[in-house]
Amino acid sequence: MKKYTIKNIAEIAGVSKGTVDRVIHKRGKVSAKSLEKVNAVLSEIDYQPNLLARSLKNTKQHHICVVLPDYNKDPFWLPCHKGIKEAISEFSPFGVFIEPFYFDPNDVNSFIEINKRILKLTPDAVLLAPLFYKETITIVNNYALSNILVSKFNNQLEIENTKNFVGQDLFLSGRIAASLIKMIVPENSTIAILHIDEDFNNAVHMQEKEKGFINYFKKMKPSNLSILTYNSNQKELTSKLTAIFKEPTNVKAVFVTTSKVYKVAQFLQVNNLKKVKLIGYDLLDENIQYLKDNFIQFLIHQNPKKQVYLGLTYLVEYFLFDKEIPTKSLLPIDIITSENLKTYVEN
Amino acid sequence: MKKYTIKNIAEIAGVSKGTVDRVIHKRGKVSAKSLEKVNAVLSEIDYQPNLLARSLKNTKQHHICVVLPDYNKDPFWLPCHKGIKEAISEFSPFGVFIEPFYFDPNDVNSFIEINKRILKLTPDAVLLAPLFYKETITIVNNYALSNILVSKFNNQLEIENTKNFVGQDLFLSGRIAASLIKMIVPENSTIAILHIDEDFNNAVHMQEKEKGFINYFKKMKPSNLSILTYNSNQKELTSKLTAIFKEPTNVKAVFVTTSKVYKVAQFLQVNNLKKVKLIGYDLLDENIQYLKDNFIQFLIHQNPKKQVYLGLTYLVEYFLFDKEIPTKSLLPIDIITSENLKTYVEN
DNA sequence: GTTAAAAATGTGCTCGAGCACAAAATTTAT
DNA sequence: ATAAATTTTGTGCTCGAGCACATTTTTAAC
Repeated sequence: MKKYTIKNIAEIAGVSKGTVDRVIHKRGKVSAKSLEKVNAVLSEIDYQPNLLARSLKNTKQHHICVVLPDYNKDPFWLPCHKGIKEAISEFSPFGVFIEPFYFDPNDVNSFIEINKRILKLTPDAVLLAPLFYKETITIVNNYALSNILVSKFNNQLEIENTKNFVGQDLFLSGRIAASLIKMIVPENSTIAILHIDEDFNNAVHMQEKEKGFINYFKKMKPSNLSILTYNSNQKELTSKLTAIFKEPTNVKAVFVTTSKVYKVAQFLQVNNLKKVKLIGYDLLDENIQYLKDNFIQFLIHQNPKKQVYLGLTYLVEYFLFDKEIPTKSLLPIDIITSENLKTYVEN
Repeated sequence: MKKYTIKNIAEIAGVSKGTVDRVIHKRGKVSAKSLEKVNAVLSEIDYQPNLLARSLKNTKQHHICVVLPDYNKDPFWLPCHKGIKEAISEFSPFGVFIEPFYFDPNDVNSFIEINKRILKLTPDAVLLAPLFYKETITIVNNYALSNILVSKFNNQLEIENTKNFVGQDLFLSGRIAASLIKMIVPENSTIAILHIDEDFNNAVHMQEKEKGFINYFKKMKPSNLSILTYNSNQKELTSKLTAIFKEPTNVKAVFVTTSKVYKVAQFLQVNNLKKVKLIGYDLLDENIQYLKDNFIQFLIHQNPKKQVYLGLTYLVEYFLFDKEIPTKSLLPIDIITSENLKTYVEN
């Protein structure tokens, strides 16, 4: 499997490498005779340009900005921070400069401000977690005007002028939660869906999951399970939970639509409700502990770290090697139990 | 975040790029004065050599051979074939030539023969699925003598002179199977472990899984479940299964230690044993169908495709960019149900 | 102080693709 | 037929690291 270079091809075809180059890139200015000679050689061999040489030539620094919530405000984003750090050390030897920007998830203005700042930096691309729908539209359009590429991760908002999305199918993830609960809960049970919304940005997220969850049971023929939906903010959570479990409805399982599931686990522990099954999202340290202690049965892994890392990889390979960026890239929805947990957590 | 080149550093330090090069690579032949000047600059800035330029220089073709069982003999290996094809088109533009070799898993000699052939080709590295322990030792030593790098995947045999291993923790995977069965089976049930061994090569594999499975229940305090272990080859499987389910032991769940779980699923379907829970390995087409039809509750995903692909990636990045190869790389053990299945299967 | 040997330093080429510009060949106009 | 315009073809430089070899400087020897 010999590797051919442009020079090789030029020699075989009996022309100069400039001509070969023009044929390959369809730049024209080639006589019919030369065109034929070169094409004859090209059809014989399988020419693949050396990508190292190609991108060495176009050796300008590429600048990519990542916009995501501050992990001090919401620990869900901590793995992303790690993923970004890994991407930085991975790609900087290739002349790619990745710069993270953190905004306050409770403050739309910080999101707007940071994007304004980035716009002035005119990077080559921006990868963002679009928490705020309306604001993102304006911002993305501004980026487009400046010819800045935009990719999204985590939140799948349908926004024009964006190149791709990396995340998960939330509806399906709700269905998966439902199917798991179905497996471990006795018949005729009552199941609670619980939205713990801190900042109301996740509203769309949580709704999709709820829809999927309910859809699963609807599609089943005679469902003898009843489902109740509750909303609570973090402050009144304890009283809300107390109310839920005092009701005669006899709730046997709770599906928490966010990573805040550990708060419910804590309540179960304090109130010694060991028989209640619990399922929620993400491998936060707190969640992991309750999973190990069996207060949580399943965690659904949204893999935020892989989301950013993959999003960045797409952009880098696009800039360096002209690879196509997929418009949508849905990650596997991993089911985590206390047993397979350690195969997903670093070290 | 400016990118510095050797030339930049040379200018700042007031020496030539040759001297900077000698300092960086500790090639000596540098005066104390120059050394100091260059080191002063290097400690100020964060120099990262441009990996594209570096590997362009060392632009020899790298040759990697992959040795694995023929997927016509055992469909388990089909995804590996796909992974190899992907790796080929991914890495060939970087001057890496990946060549697959398939042996007959039922024929030790074909394994030996193919490795002999490869030895004569003197590739730079070999990635192999070491099905046969004794034979692999000899072969690996021969490769070592010829300075050929050896990596393994799928089968974790402790063999000297090999660079790394990509696969899964089989003991843990057995435990995971056990924990899942525990969740969905009534108390006081009997559970069967079933080894369907076709060619006896997987013996170590299957034993590790059984150990893990049993270990899980041992570690639990008063286990009121009984576990029975059965062996069967494929021919006598039907009669064996008939015997198992005729026994008064009342088997409520079966753990199949290989990808042959669909054979048991088929038996359950034919004999209308819908209540028996079934768990096994791998996303073969047959298994997928029975998973969807609810004759299989869980499949554990060994991700053979990712195993080869990752193994190849390590080798390629080692050759091209001098990256270190991890000695052991254990992949996540994915739990697959009929619901999250589609997020793991292509398209 | 002169010469030889040794050490230090600098220069210039390579890798392959890509592209600007120079050179050569062909066509058109007169 | 000759000059000019146009098309085609070829040459040579760039990117950054790495290394062989040439050149310069320093040290040692007498």
